[in-house]
Amino acid sequence: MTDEKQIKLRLPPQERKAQFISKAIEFFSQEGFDSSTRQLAAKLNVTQPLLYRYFPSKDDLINQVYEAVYMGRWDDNWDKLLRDQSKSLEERLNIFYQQYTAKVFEDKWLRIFLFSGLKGIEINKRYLKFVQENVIQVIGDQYLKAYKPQQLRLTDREQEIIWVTHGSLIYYGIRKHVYGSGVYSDTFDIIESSIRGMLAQLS
Amino acid sequence: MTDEKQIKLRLPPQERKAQFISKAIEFFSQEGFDSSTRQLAAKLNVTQPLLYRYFPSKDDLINQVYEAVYMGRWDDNWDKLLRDQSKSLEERLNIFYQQYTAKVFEDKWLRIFLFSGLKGIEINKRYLKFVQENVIQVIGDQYLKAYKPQQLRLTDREQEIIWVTHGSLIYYGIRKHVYGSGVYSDTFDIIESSIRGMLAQLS
DNA sequence: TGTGCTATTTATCAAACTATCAATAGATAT
DNA sequence: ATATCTATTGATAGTTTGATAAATAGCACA
Repeated sequence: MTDEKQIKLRLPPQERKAQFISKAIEFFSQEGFDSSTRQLAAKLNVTQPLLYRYFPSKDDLINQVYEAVYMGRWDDNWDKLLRDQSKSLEERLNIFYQQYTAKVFEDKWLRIFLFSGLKGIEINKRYLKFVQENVIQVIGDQYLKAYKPQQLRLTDREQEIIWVTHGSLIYYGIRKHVYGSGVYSDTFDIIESSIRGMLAQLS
Repeated sequence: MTDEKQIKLRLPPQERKAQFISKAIEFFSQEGFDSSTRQLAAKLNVTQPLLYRYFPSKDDLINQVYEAVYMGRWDDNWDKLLRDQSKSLEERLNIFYQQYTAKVFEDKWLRIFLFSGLKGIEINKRYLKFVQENVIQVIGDQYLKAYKPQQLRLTDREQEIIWVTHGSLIYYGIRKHVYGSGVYSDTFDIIESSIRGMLAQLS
């Protein structure tokens, strides 16, 4: 109940557009992308045609929502963290996944990720490729470096084990934040356990 | 290109209804439940009002699709299998998940599961509860019996580890069949590895 | 062969949707 | 205060949607 009545009726365009995208993320993540622009406008306390002042079409608005959601999930420090030889691999992975899940386990993100994945939209594939290259592959490299220095390339099976572990944490988030299942709530503990399980499977 | 022109223009009601539901599963799983009844009718080579001869409303049709999809996924032998003391727990779990994923990894099922999950629909929650009671809890009981006979109840953490392993396999299926990711394709191998990882985490 | 039953289609409605455009009103500068 | 600019609204066109009712046509049986 933030009962702040709209103090300004008029907003500068840049600010208004940002507000639209921000609320649209919230709205579409809850209602799905087939919901109407009228409902969205109502949620924004604004008339529906005003949306078309800022976005040429509903599709365009949706694409900007995608972009905004998919971007800004990646912390550039994570690459350094994953490669930081001063910590054990297990420690690095625990820290990384604790931070990564914290960013990704907002229901907004998970729901939009699922919606867009079901639509087979290009940005979703791009994101999966990004994860492959910047998470899975990096972890794989670090695993080889730490545990199998003589082995040149990660096997497909080893890579898949990393993916499955990654996926298990995502699915944990889906159960918790999308399905609203009662879930053992010590996320850090679950991460730690999953990482230990992964390393056990790999060796 | 199965070029069989419709031999019969008219079908007996029972047969027609079954055909509608079957195609509707396929259609909605691909296009989502917000797609139009007109498109569905087109796919059935039938006019759209005919659907309303068999289903009082679109919602009713969708519910029948849900029922048809969610039912028939469970093999009654699985309960016996999971409890079969003549095999090791690991062996039982490998056999169970090999069979379970075979049934559940049809893209129809996974997609409809995800669509309905995002809508927060009651049948989805019912299904999760069913899995909780007939899979997770049973595995937990068997784990205690086999590994910790002195322990009375499964801890929340132990239960969550089972859930996360279960979820990791579901997510593997999502990546493979929904996202169409290139995936290490020896599903049996991945199941085996995940089960081993789970048991390692539990002990 | 023709008669009756009903599966299917044609025609159509009302509501809701995306999108457009002219009219209005809040803010800024003089 | 007045004028100017433009963010916002009101009105509305054109499409698509779920749903209904009357007209049509396939099939079984006499």
